[in-house]
Amino acid sequence: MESKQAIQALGALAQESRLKIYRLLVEAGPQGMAAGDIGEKLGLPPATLSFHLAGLSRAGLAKGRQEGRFVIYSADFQNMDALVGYLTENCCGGQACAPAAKAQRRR
Amino acid sequence: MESKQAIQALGALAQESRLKIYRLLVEAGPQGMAAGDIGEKLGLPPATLSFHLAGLSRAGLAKGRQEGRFVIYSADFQNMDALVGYLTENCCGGQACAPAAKAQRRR
DNA sequence: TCCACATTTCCAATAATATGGAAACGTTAG
DNA sequence: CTAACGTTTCCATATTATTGGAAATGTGGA
Repeated sequence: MESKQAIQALGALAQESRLKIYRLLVEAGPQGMAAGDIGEKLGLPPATLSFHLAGLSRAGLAKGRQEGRFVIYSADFQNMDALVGYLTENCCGGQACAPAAKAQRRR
Repeated sequence: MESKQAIQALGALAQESRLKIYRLLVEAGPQGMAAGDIGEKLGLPPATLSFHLAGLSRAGLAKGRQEGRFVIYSADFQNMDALVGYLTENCCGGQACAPAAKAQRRR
């Protein structure tokens, strides 16, 4: 992952509505959720919701697929993994250390 | 972790200079790095650097300790862990699914 | 004490982002 | 074809973040 992508993804999540949307999508899993349902659940007007969904999509954290009259959004788990990896890259200069050991256990 | 904290942490990282600083600190490990060295390495003027370091500190991602005339900054690995946990909470509604299995392997 | 150095605070200009109403667009059912 | 529905685009407004020079603050050495 490159710096620009990471910044875009982090920026996308650094906003109340988008963070709520993302977490809702994580909870929904690969099955996803219709845009309208998200808006209703979070009390967001259509224009605002669309704006934020577009942000999450541009950041690669969510993607929408058309299904009939609905657009179903779901979280992109792969990209989140890449993001987390980017944030802990080269931890402690690659030497053995507490954080590195912890990161090791994670993988 | 609460929504507000997460947003602050994500927002702190969603900026080129701060992301660079944070990754530098991750690489430096618990030993940390003097503010001046960070500024020199990244080519940031003092005021700008201080502004960004304050942002990372407020977000709980870095902390500074006075050491002689220097202020040494280091990454807060614990808070980053909490943040990652927050982002993947209740994945797929707690049911077994691909992302959940992956997350399981991580812990 | 006084000076040199490291870092922070103050401040004003500039830039980027969020909000939501109204209108446009695409899709399906009748 | 037409109407109804879901979603997006357009747009103006409001809010928040970023930048860096200059001055203030803190710290240790001479």
